[in-house]
Amino acid sequence: MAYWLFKSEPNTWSWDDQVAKGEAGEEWDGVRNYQARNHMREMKMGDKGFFYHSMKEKSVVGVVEVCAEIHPDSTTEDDRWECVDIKAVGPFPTPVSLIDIKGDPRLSEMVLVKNSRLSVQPVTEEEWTAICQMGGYKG
DNA sequence: GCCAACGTTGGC
DNA sequence: GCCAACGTTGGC
Repeated sequence: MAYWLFKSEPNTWSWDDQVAKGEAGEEWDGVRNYQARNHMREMKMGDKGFFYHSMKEKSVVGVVEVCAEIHPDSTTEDDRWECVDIKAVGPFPTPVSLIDIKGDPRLSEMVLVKNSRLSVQPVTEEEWTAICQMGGYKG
């Protein structure tokens, strides 16, 4: 199983919005970046991801799961853009902030640190374990 | 609110 | 196919 990170600006689409969709999940639409789209093409049912709030919060706030693999993005006619569906799995007891991540040597190579603008990112198993631990999240 | 970094677009 | 110009993102 692979691990990912989904970044969202909470005024646009927040963790609470995601939770409200429940088991049905929701399209991760609106991605207009090839790198991010290519990561979504790699995703398989059941892959896990972090849900990250950018801008004011800058924290990992919860865990999501891929519940539909790559398909056309319903928000555009342009067939270059595709997306997956994700559903909320559970919140982090303690959100893990970007400052915490930057302060941990285990996470110094994270894409979030190296390329903060990429909206869908791969996460290594080591990074996954470290951040879950920091957030008090027991998968 | 500013601005650096990045990706995309379009003229040549 | 190159690269300058532009728009957007997101940390600070």
